[in-house]
Amino acid sequence: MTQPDAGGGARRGDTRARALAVALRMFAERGYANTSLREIADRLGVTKAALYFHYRSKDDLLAAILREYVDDLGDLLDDAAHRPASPATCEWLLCELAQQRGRWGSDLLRLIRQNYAEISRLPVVADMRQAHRRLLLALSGPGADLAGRVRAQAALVALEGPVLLPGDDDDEQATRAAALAVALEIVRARP
Amino acid sequence: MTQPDAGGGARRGDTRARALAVALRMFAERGYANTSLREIADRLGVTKAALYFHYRSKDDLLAAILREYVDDLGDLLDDAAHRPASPATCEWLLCELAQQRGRWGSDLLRLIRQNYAEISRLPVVADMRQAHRRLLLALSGPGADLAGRVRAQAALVALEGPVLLPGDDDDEQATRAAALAVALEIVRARP
DNA sequence: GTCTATAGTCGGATAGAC
DNA sequence: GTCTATCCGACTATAGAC
Repeated sequence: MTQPDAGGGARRGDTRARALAVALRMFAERGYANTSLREIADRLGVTKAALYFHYRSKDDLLAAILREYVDDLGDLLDDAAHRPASPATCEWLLCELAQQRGRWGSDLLRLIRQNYAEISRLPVVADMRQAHRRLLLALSGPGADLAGRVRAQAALVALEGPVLLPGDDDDEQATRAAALAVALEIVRARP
Repeated sequence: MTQPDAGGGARRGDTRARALAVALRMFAERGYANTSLREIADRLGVTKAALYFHYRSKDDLLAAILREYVDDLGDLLDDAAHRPASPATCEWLLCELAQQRGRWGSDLLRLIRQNYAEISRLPVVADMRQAHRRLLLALSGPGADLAGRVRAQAALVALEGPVLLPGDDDDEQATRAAALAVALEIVRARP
């Protein structure tokens, strides 16, 4: 479990990409501030100095992870913008979002939630906030009132809530499906 | 803003209690790992060593904050246990919870969310998890299936979601009320 | 209860060889 | 691209005077 090259096959030459995956997991599990670059390097099977060749600083490593996230989410939002602003598009967006988050896994969401104090000091946080605003706008519609915006926000957190606080022994796929069903319910109940 | 005795009146003799309030705010705003005891002591107008007289360690200070939370939540859950297990009780519990969280303020919820990696290493986390299980059980009913448990979880996060991610310029009272309305909707939609 | 002073540790980051 | 070696700062926690 603590051996170098955990879970992978290829070595050498892909340190930069592997570092992203390892850091994502460790930041999510142990927290950004509690994860030292030495620990990440150890799990990668390299030294700290090698890490610094690929990333200018620890913050830079975290920012690179978040860049991938905002870019992926941005693509989805662009797709949504090309569709008519309708309840159907809203529901389609929720479904796509659920799928995308299934692909990302829970680590990324936990990373964001549990390290927001550190993230909020990075420049990339501006893009994250904008993506979040676009998401809420697409879910609640253009001229939504407070109740509508709260409803959209509730649908969003309902989607990720069960994933972040895993209910012990439940099947993850089934849990995600149930969460999506509740999220759809919330936006459908909109007057 | 950085002066000693911020926001208070009395000094000397209430350092222990004031430390709790100051630490809560700073841990929530800057993160547990990024807040040093020197900074907390500075804002209190005392030295680090004085803090160590009242609390054995930094972890002990964090644990003391969380103890207050779990005790308060436990009292509410005890009240709920004395009522019949019915939809009405479930809705009553949600309303009480919303009120209680209004009293606590958003700092405590943000503290828990943003520092869960550190909290999960504390002994008090066992009580927090148990309180959470009791809460979900009270909201979803005794023999609830997966969909029911996910629905209860969604109602919970819907209640706190808008508070944690403040929507810029909205009135906080109105936002809380709207969140409670959505949470009630979610549990009412239960078949 | 609060202070000064310090021990002891660890982390991020850099220099320069290979 | 990766290494060894090292610097420097910041932190928790303690000792002991007042």
